Amino acid sequence: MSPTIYDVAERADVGIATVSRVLNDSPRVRETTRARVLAAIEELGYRPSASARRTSLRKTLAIGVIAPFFTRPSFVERLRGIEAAVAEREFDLIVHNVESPEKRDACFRKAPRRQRVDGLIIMSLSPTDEDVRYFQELSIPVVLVDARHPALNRVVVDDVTGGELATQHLIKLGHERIAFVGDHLENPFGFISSRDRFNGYRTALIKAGLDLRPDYHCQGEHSHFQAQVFTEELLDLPEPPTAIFASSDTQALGCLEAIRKRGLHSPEDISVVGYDDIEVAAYLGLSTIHQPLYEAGLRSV
Amino acid sequence: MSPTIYDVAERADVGIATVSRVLNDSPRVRETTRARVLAAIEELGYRPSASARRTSLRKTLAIGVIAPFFTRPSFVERLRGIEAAVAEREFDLIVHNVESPEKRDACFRKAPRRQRVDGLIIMSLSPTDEDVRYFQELSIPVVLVDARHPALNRVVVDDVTGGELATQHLIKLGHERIAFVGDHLENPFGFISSRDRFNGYRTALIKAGLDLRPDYHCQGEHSHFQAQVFTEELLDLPEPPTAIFASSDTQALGCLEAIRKRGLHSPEDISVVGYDDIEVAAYLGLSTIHQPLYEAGLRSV
DNA sequence: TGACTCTATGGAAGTGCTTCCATGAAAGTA
DNA sequence: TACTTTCATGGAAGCACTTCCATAGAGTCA
Repeated sequence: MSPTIYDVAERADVGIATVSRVLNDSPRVRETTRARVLAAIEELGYRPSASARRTSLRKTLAIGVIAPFFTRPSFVERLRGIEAAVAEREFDLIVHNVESPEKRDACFRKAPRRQRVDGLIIMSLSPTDEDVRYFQELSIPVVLVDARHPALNRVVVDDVTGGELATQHLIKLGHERIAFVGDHLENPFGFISSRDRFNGYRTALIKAGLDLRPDYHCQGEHSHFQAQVFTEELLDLPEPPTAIFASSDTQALGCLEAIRKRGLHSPEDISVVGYDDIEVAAYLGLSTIHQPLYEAGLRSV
Repeated sequence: MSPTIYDVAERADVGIATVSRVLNDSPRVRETTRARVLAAIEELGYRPSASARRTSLRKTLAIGVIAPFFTRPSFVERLRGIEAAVAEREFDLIVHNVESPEKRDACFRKAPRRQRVDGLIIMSLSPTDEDVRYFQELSIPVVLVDARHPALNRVVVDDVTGGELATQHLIKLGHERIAFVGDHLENPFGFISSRDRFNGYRTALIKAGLDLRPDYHCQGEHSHFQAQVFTEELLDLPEPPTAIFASSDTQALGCLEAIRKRGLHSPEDISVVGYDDIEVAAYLGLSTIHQPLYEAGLRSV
């Protein structure tokens, strides 16, 4: 049996309250006493029980993340940022994987349950109104990343503006025939970033007085390969685009590959703009996420 | 304040012990009573406190994973497998990211600490003897995945044999000049899979009576790009190899790219064999990991 | 030097569960 | 009908902390 706070107290010849104070860096302990307690802890190899601490504090000291485990760099980047922020605050990070819409629902129910977490971060999945009601009922703070719901805090790069900027960039370069390669606008998980970027793309075209050509608009599975196929189709058009805005880096790479396969070169023959998932994610995860976490911590106090 | 087990007991007009039994599916409860308790739980919106449960049981009901968060597909695949297995047992999965050797050490100390987890899974990082002593001192079960230590359980695909098989395959195809593109054999994290695959490669060559040419052996950073550079160097050799065994899929892709850049084709001009991270990982994560988890659970009881 | 404040410290009461042990009633046996 | 068994159930004692409250001794000020 591992030693408890009582063992330490006895050994250091102090009360348990004092040991607890030492453990929590309370200033209300004389230096000599603190040293004695610390020595006792060391000698006994004592480790405080996290569970007991949590019961007593009535906090879980953990935050949960629900996310689809994709290999996408953006996923890993965000997770990395979250992990860093969480670790810093000596919280634990509990992750849940969601791979199917069914599992999604189960997860939304189970993860916040049993007061297991003080806060929840949901990545790339948009909860329904019902889900949100449920969260509120449990009064658990929820933050959305790369997803949206009117009633919840969220951390998203402004994808609409991002899409608009990317497209404007191409327009400034003199392009008039700009295609868009992105994900399905609607999908069972409720991803929205690609849709937003498309909206930004559309806005930019309209503002510039350019046509929004349906044949330049490709939406499909988020993959290297699919983007490649789309690009080939675009190049086969009687009037192929002179530039492509790809909704993610993964897709941009696919476009580039297709272009190269044709013996063409970018950007001489055709320009490609990607959406820098990785940069964006680093920003997202490391700096912006910071605040919601902090906030979640505060709210849970 | 959320309702406690006492509130439920009172409402259902039973003792707290009975409520606890209902919560834990004990058979020692009359059906009618169980129904009453369940109703009370429902009406009160009661959620048992996980922390209290854990303190009482003196288990944490959580398992930790220490891993380097790389974008590598293998990482995500393994994590996915672990998550699935953990979720199934209603344990929590606490992840820790390790990105530098320093953080590695800190993590090895902190993660198992404070009885926060019942078991630890370490991915792709080989602990030192000292680390292992520490784990044993804490009497925390540790399982290694894609890493190794004589005193610890581990789950690894046999990389030596895998490397040997891949190389034999190339030999059977008639190749005699086979190069190896892999990671640094030694690295600060203690990754070993590439080294093992190299050993398999070497064994296969020796068994076949082929030369182990130092100029055919490339080791460097694990990246698409580095592999591409290596391949170009290999192709520039006065006597270039006719086949390449790449230690991972990522690297194999780099090789293929370099080959294509030269206007060559695979497998006509030069064969490339990768190491199917993803397949391997799926196997690893989903089926093999299963057992150690179960075991870890058992041992922690 | 006495009254008063301040500080380090201990005791004890929570925190919300699990579970051992005791109990009374129903059921089974002779 | 008397006497075990069995079984559902409640009470209370943990589990390992935190923290409020009380206290004794040491300072402080007049």
